[in-house]
Amino acid sequence: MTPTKEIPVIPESATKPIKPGLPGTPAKGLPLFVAEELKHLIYTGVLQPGERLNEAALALRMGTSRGPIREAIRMLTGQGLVQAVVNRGVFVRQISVREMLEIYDLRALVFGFAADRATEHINDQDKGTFELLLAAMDTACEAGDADGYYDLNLEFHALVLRLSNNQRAHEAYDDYVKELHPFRRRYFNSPGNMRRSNIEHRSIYDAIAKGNRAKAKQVAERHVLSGRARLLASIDDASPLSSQNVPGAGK
Amino acid sequence: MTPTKEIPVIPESATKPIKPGLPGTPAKGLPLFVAEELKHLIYTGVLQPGERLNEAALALRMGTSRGPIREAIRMLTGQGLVQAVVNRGVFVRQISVREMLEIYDLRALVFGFAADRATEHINDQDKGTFELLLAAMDTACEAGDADGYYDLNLEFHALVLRLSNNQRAHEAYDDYVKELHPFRRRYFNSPGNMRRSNIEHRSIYDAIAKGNRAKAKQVAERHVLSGRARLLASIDDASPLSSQNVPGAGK
DNA sequence: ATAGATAAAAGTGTCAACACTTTTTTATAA
DNA sequence: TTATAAAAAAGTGTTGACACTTTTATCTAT
Repeated sequence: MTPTKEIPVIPESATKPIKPGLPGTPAKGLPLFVAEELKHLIYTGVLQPGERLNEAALALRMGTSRGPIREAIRMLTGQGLVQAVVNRGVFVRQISVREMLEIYDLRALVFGFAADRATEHINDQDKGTFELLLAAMDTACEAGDADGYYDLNLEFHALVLRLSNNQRAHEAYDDYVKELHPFRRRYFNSPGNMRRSNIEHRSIYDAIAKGNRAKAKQVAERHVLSGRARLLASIDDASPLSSQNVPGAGK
Repeated sequence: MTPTKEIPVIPESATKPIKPGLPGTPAKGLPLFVAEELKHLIYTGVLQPGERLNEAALALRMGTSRGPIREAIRMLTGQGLVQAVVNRGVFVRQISVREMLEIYDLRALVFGFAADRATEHINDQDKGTFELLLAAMDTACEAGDADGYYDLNLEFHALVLRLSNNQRAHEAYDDYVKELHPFRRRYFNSPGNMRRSNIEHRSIYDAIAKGNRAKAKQVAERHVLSGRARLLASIDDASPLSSQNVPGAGK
C-alpha cells in the first residue's frame, strides 16, 4: 500500500502566512485558526457547556466554508473539548461534578510533583521572581484586587511548573486548569480566601527554596486540594450543577 | 449571532449504525472510524514516526473521499499523535528521548496515585482477581511466555487503575502507555526481567491489600520508574534515537 | 558532468453542491 | 383542545472539483 520509501526528515520553516495581506487571517492554516477561535469562545463562556456548534453559522462568522470549520471541530473533539453525536451535531462538553473532582485530584498530583522537582532546578533568579510575585500578590490581596490576584496566581503556578523541568507535566497542568476554568466560581472573592491562598503560596515557595522536596510536594498538593474542597463545599449548598453524561461518545 | 435559545439537553441513544448493511462500516461516523484505523496503523508501526500521511492514498485505502480522512487526521492532531505542517502534510509524531522520560515520570506518578487510592476501593473479589493474575504471570514467567506475560501485565495495571476510582487517571495512564508503546523495546525478553517485574507486582498488590497507602504508592511508582531506568540504560549503549523536533507545530 | 532554470507531477487547502437525517412546523382527525 | 401524521425546514455527512503550493523530473548552458 504505502510506497516503500525512506522516511523523510521533517522540514523546518513552516510559519509562513496564509493569504499574507488579509488582516486577521491566520499564519498557520485556517482550521487551526478556527480551532483557537472556538476554544476562546468556549473558555470565555460565549459557547456554553451543552450548547451545539452550528457549522453553517460558524462558517458564516469565520468567513469560510464548512470544511475548515469541521476540521477545527474535529481538533477540539480530539482534545476532548467538545463531543460529537452522529447526525446531531457536536456539543460543548459538559463536565460532571465527579469528573471535576477527579481532575482536581490529578491537578493536585501534578502540582505536587512539579513542586518536588522544582527544588532541584530553581536558581537565584527564579527565587527573585518568586519573591516579586509573592509581594505583588500580597499587594493585590490587601487592595482586594481579585482579578489582579488571579493573574498573579496563574503566574506563580506556571513558574513552579516551568521549574519542574517537565514540559509534559506543564501542559497537562494547563489542560486541567483550562478544563476547570469555565466552571470555577469566583474563589478569590473574599479577601480572606486570597490571604489564606497566598500564605499557602509562600509556604510552597519556602519549601522549594529550602530544597525540602517532601514538604514542597505535600504543601503544593494540599494547596490544590483546598481548591477542590471549596468546590465540594459550594456544591453542597449551592446549585446542583448538571452531572449528565453525553451519549454516543463512549468508546 | 447565536440565536437566543435555551441550551438543549443532550440526547441519548446515538449509537445507531451508519449504513447498517455494509460490513466493516462504523457505527459512529466515518471520521471516527478512520481515526481509529489510523491510530491502529500508528501504534502497530505500519505508519512509522516521521512518516507523512498521504490523504489521497488513505482515502483510497479506506474507501472514502478525502474529507473524512482530513477530519480524522485533525482528531489525531488534537490528540497530539500527528503534527501538521501547512501545505506540506501531517506527519506521525516523533517523540524525543527527553519527552519519553517525561512521560515515564508522569506515568509513574499516576500509577502511584492509583495504587494509593486502590487501597480504599479494593474488595474481596478484586483480591481474587489479583491473585489469579499474579499466579498466571508466574506461570507465563516460568514458561518464558513473554507475549502472554505482557498481556497479563497490562491487565494488572488496568485493574489497579480501575480501583483508583478515578476514570481520568485511568485514561491518562492509558494514553501514556500508548504513547510510549511504539518505542518500547522488548522489555520482557529475558526471564530475569519478567521475574523481577512480577516480584514488584506482588509487592504492589500486597501493599494495596493490606491497606498500606504510602507503601503501595511508593512501590507502584518505583515499578514504573524501573521501566524508565531500563529505557535510559538502553539509550546509553544502543542507537541514539532521533530527538528531532517538528517545526511549525509550536504554539 | 554539474549547476541552475523550467516545466511537469504530486499533494494540500478550500469550496459549493448534493444526499441523508433530525427537528420543527403545519395540517388533519378524534 | 389534544394527539397524530405529514410536510417543510434546518442541519449534518460526504463528495468531486478547482486553486495553490511544494516537490520531483526535465531541459539547458556553462
